[in-house]
Amino acid sequence: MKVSREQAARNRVHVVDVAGTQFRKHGFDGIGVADLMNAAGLTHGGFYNNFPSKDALAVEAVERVFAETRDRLREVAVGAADPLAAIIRLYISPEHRDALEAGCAVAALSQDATRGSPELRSAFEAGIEGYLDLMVEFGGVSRGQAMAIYATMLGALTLSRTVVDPVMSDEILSSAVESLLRRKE
Amino acid sequence: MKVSREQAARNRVHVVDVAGTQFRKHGFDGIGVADLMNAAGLTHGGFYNNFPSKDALAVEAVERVFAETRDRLREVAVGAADPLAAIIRLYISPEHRDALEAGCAVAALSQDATRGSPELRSAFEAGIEGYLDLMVEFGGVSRGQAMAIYATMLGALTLSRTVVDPVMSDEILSSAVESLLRRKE
DNA sequence: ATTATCTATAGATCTATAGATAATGC
DNA sequence: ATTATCTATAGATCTATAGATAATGC
Repeated sequence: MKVSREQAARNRVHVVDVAGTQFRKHGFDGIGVADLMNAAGLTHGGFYNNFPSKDALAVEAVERVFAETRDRLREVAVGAADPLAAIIRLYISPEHRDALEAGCAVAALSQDATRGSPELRSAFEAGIEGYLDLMVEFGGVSRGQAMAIYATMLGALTLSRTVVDPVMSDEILSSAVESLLRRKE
Repeated sequence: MKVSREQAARNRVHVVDVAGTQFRKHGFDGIGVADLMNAAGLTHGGFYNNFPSKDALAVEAVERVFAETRDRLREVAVGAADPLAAIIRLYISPEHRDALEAGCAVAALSQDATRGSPELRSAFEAGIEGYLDLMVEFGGVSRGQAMAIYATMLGALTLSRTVVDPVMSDEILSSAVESLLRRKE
């Protein structure tokens, strides 16, 4: 052993964390195992002692990213006078738009996940269910309403990241927030 | 010349059409130039006489797909008593969800386009502008309202394609349609 | 003669594996 | 002795190019 078992376990956790960031930044197909391991400070040969395949790593990375995002959304909801508005404003924000590699896994990777393995798609489905549960629990809306609201949040963030014009990008975000907050009255 | 100039021109058009379908189906990185040319009935060596790069083909393919989608949306809008509702129902439908390779370029490829070349992103921005113009012209809504409505349409379709459970997928679509049509009252 | 298309290949990737190395844990 | 990590590489891709081929258009 080049490192202790404890260090090896830490290394594994670190690889999953790095993968979560790199996959969001470059897409599932935009970063290779060798570059991922290199970014984690390890050589790529050691990868297959910890993960059966690149896809298995992708599933673990997505699950961890969802857990982190859910925690952050819950935090802002718990401390807010209007929890649903707080969630909407956090998600549909210039900061989230500009933090592709640290943001929501759905907004970064869901279109690729559509073409991915059943295991990967299941991880996304579970993550989306988690978002909906949170909105129902703290937002005081039905599951169907939560679906429509989250669809708007996801679409607005995706559009704002795709267009080149920064004015148009900001306009997409503010229009979506305004539409969602007004609809509650 | 193995073929006449007219046939060569038709071949070029055909390659762009095939690319539009194959890119939507497999993603920009999920299909190679050789396989694309093979799907078009040509060998991959001839590709670079017609296109300077794979990315240039992607830009042309996206532009053509947007033109086709915009035409179809205009058609249903022109013939409808409620043009905006007709656009919404056509876009947020199980048929559109199940036709990834023939559907909207934004729903199939925009998250990848975010990581793409400025030329590719500009093609998407122009296509999105076209959608918004159509909704403003036929739907009787402001540009900002069109942005929020299209965000919901895009998000709902993306989510419905990502989840595995068909019941949940249908529920996402129907919830989004219901939310958009009710909001007009 | 021109040129659209072809075959063949260069050079750079990619995922995954085989076997060597070396430090931990018994 | 066990095993986490390493080096090295197999085999399959990928984009792009070079040069041959062969039919059109002059």
